[in-house]
Amino acid sequence: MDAQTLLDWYDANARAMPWRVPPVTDPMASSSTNRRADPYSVWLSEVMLQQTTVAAVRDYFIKFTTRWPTVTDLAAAPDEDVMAAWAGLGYYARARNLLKCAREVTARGGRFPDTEAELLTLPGIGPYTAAAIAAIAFDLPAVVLDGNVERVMARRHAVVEPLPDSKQTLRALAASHTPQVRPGDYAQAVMDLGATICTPRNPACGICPWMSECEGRLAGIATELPRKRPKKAKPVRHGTAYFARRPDGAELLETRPPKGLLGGMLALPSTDFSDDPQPAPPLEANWQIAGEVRHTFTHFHLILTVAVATSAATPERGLWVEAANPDDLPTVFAKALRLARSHR
DNA sequence: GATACGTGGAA
DNA sequence: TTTCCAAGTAT
Repeated sequence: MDAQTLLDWYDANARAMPWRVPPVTDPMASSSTNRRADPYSVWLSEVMLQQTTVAAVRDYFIKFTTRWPTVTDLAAAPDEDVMAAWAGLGYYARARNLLKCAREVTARGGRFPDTEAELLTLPGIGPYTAAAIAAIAFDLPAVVLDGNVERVMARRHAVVEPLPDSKQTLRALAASHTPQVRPGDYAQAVMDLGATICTPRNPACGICPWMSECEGRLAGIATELPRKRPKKAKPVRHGTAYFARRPDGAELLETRPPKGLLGGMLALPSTDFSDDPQPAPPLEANWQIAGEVRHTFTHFHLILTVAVATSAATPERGLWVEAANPDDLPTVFAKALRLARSHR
């Protein structure tokens, strides 16, 4: 059976990860002794892994589980602590939804639901994450369909229709492979395959456990699958960030509005990011230009001018803080803060 | 269905 | 330097 081939490969090649329980390869061990990762670890890791690499997630996962060992601990954390801990990982709506979800689960008794349908109702849990938690934490035969599985299925069955049009076709193919036995390990196996062998560029077809049945490889088109619609060009936008320092050394920061770009994150007061940003200094001062920061977001390039000033004036917005930690800010503002501090 | 939403590493 | 892209979700 196809799935068994992947499970055998996974048993021999599963990568160690802080949130993962290694597969039980002892043939005497029954499924009842096959330990599962706890739902909190699975949920937290899967949310962090949304559009994010394993390498980037690892240290954040350890930081979060050390500081907040259970979903109830996380639910009790102040918003600003969680947002600061998430700083640098990106897609900050995930952190806002993480807290909402932790608080909902805690209000329901502190246990994650064990069905896809119930998981899907929680904030920040979409079709992929609901299936992943059902499979990995509860060993249910949910159809896990992420970018890895889409790529593996497109190649395995030589699907030439471009994404996202082919999404439902790929989902049906993924469902056709999902086994009733060890579905949780299978889900991780097929994603590991995509991450390590069936990679976007230069796939290692020669050592692939599905080498002999891969229609894409047999047709010589595996590497060019899955096809995707061309992406739009990113426009360049501009803005100014203001770094105000008080004579006693305090620095002026502000929390951004709760929605939209970098929503809810600690930041330097700044203009909007647009073609023609309007000046918006948080206080009257002799502003000087420290330099520029260039940063690329998902859908635009930003050229951010960094202005600095020393003043004891009362700001129109923001909050004086004694010692801001750049690592508590989104990367673009961490860059701006470091540049501003280096300006004499 | 289209768009908004981060970041850093690889080629 | 530029482009691509990684275990997606919300609206």
